[in-house]
Amino acid sequence: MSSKATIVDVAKECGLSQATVARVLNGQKEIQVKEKTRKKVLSAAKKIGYERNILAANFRRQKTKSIAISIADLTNPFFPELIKGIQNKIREYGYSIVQLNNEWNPKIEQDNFKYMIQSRVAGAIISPSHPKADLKILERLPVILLTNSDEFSGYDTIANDSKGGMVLALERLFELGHRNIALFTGGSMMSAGSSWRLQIMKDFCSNRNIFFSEDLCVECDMSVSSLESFSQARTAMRKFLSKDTPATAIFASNDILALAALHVANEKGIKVPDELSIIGMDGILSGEISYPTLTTVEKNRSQIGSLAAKSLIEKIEAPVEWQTKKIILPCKLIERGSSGPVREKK
Amino acid sequence: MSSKATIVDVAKECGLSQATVARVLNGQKEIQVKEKTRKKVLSAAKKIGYERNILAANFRRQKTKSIAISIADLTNPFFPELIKGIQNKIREYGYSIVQLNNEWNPKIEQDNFKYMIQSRVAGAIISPSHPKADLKILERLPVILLTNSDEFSGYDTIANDSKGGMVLALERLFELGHRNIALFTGGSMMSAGSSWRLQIMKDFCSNRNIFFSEDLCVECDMSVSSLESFSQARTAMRKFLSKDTPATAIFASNDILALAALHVANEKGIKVPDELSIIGMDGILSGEISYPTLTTVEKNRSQIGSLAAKSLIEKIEAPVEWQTKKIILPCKLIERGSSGPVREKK
DNA sequence: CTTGATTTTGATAACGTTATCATTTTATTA
DNA sequence: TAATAAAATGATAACGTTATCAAAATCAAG
Repeated sequence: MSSKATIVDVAKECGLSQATVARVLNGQKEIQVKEKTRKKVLSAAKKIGYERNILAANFRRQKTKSIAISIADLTNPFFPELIKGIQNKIREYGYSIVQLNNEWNPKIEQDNFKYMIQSRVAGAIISPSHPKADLKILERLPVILLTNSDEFSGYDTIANDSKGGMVLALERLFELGHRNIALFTGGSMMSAGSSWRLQIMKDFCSNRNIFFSEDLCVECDMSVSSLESFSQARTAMRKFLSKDTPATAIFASNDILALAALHVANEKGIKVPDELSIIGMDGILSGEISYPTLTTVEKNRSQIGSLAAKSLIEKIEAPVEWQTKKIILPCKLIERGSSGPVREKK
Repeated sequence: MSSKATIVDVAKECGLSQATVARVLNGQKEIQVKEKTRKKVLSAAKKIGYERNILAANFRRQKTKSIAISIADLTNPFFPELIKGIQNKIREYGYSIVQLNNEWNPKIEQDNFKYMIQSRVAGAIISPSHPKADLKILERLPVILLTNSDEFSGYDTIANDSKGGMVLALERLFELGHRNIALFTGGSMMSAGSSWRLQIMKDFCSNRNIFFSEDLCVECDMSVSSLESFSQARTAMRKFLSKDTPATAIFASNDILALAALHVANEKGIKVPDELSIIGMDGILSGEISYPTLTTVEKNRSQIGSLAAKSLIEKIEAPVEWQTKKIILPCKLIERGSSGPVREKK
């Protein structure tokens, strides 16, 4: 017998029409059906063990209740929490997640886009693997992008205010008395280089009339695995220290960089935060359990996920006259053990 | 017009029957169709922009090319890499992933199981949220479990050899001269308590005639978020140290515990590994970037994922006379900065 | 060239639901 | 109570593919 009981069988069982049965069992709202018949149907369904055939429903409707998530690399600590946020939100609405990774490979990413279309997902949340990602195949699909790049002008996007977050960190360091702040940037593939960070730094320093030079800048490639980035950043930090820097603080554009700097500092016996303050950005777990714990500019990934999911579902369920939205969420400075007031270097 | 071109339209376009067109466009193997007609069909399809309707195909076949992954919490550092391993393997076979989390909630887990059945996923890889997880609804579905618990006797399972891995760590510590080894265990929901770890410890110590007492044991609950576990473990470690322990080494049953111990040691000025060696288990990123870096018994999650996916696909595609398999993968000891030869405490 | 075997193509019936419209029943009002 | 409106139910046609079987075309061998 297996799970073959269909809506028609239920209809036969309870002597009602298949239409009514369908209304009771799979109907959108609980409209238009008498309580008595509803009960009749329900008990008949239970009796013969009816299980809804989602495949048939999807086919008939020509749409699914799935949303696709397209990202480069799930092992990037940024994503799991984000996906968790999405997951928890869409559960409320009865959607499920199709998880698509592309390992930074544009060909795979493109295949994934095609698959989204063919499998009629209801919508997609996409973190483009590079700024020129080709999204035109998705034109009819409701999509939310996780980026603040300017490259995607016609699209709904949601991302944290990295610029504002960076200023938050710099201001705090200034407050703490730091007047020589180094800038560690990770050239993420998403941003067109990290020139805007340099610009913010320059502006910040000139506004407050404090010293800054390119010698206080370190740049690392982040479009590889977290571990590899960490290792590269460590080398960069060693080189930076060997120049006998005047810096009393480091702002790093992500936590992996910051943790690498912290690691080398520990290694060299440089006391953090007494001799050197370090602030990172992102708010990953490793920064919460490092020694000392890492002060960071947190991006609330769970919230981004949740908001992205909410926007997407709104867009899916009311696609007419949808207004393109660009959501930018503020970052939050989380002060932990790696930052403190400046002290004279001995 | 949109993507409405169907197989019938293609048939009309090229003057062949819909059956032949189907054979060319969606046929399993490239059997039974003349090269000339194949080309005719292909060009006609291209001309009118035919896109396969996967929903219709799934419906007709009453099955999908999706596999479900059911886990408790994606933010547990154990899973992303595992899923990556699955992902990379199944891509070869044209399957995609439906990601289902249950947040340790058995009710949600059960709903997810139901969804798997209703949506006719081809199979599932499941990390049961607790040892008594009710899997009977899945009886007809090809399933691989990620566990080494004895509770799931009739099922295919795959997991690391945690017991062997633990012995590996203990032996190494013994080799390094440690004779007072503490045991930090995380009572994971998956194992029926952590009594087996205690047993191994006792056996190990009595075999080598070294000291052991329950005072050298610390137990923490791990069925919460990583961060919360970390915090609890830190408290436990402080309490442990306050007893002025004779331990020169700690073996922790997972990296979060080990990192918590390491963190407190750093805090108290206990030199690791000179005064205290710490070995963890799992091989998470945080342990690779901690200070010092964490010696650990690595579970190769990517490999588990890959193997689980491979087994599952074999099972899906040849379900007849399938032999239940229990795969146990060896762990690997990765020596990093947190372990070293014993030295006299001053 | 015939016959029979084999390959290639065609006609058509599902698959189980949802959506549309028609019909019946029930409720409301004069 | 009749007339009308509203609510509840019924009958039935899709949706686009795959699978089955029948028919036609091609090939092989005598």
